[in-house]
Amino acid sequence: MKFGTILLYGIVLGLILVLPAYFQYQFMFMTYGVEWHIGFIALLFLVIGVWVGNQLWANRKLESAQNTPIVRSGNPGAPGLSQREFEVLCGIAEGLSNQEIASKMHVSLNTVKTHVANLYDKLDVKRRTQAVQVAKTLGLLS
Amino acid sequence: MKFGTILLYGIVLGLILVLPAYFQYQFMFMTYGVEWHIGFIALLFLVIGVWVGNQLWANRKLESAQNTPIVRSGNPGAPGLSQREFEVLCGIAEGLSNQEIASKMHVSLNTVKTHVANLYDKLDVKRRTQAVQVAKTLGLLS
DNA sequence: CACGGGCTCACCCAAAAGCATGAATTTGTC
DNA sequence: GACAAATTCATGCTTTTGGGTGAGCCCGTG
Repeated sequence: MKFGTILLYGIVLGLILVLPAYFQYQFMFMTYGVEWHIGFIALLFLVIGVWVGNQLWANRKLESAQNTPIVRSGNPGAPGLSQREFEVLCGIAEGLSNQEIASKMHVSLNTVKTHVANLYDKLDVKRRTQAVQVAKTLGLLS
Repeated sequence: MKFGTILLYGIVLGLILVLPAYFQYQFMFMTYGVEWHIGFIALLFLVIGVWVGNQLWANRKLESAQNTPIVRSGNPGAPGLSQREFEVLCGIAEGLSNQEIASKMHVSLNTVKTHVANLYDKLDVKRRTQAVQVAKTLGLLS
């Protein structure tokens, strides 16, 4: 997020905080009592919080969307996958189970599991679907 | 969103509104003065607002973020995926676990499992990686 | 030769995913 | 309002995945 945006938010929030504290003292505070005043402040800031939350989230979403292509162009083969690990990754991307990959590669299920585990470690993921997604953004898979 | 969730939110908000109004009068109010009290309430509800906003809009965010592909594809092969089924498909493609998808959509794990099962039936697949692969070849996902 | 990396396999355990089934609720349509 | 589709949730069960550990083999490098 840009610094100017943060500053803008800060100014808006500050104004909204200060203005009521300045004005309400003379009207609502004395007229309706402190309970209503506090309730008003609470409701006001609840709404502001919702708004701010949405603003923050929108920015985060934009950033993540922009990040994806950057990573792709920067890292061609960075994770350093070995031959077998890459073959296993391809099998995963095809939607095969570990057992099917094992049969295809003529190795045991345990071996595939080991490759898969090392693969996850290098790609820094925890699930096979995530591995596929990350591998595609890294340009490892088409 | 189910009724229980709304009720829960209401109770939490009500408690947070009432409790300070009850306790602070005896401590902070007298100790630090009304300005600090109001500031505290404002900050508290600002945070609550951010949280509530994220909870309320998370669903809509997911839909809007993932609606683009289905519009783009225009339902060619017509596997006839429902809205929710497509949303979980997007979650799967992102590499999320069923539990994470459930949290994101504000439904239970069991519900996600049901959607996933129906999804597999319609796409004629048996695993989530396969579902992603098939969905991409069908043009359902980019 | 010793060392490290890659490949292979095994075992155990926990978590996640998947399958089948039933059911309540909501929603859209006729 | 009736009906179908969609959505939600649950329960019990099996299979698949993932994590951790250990170990034997081969091969290239220092």
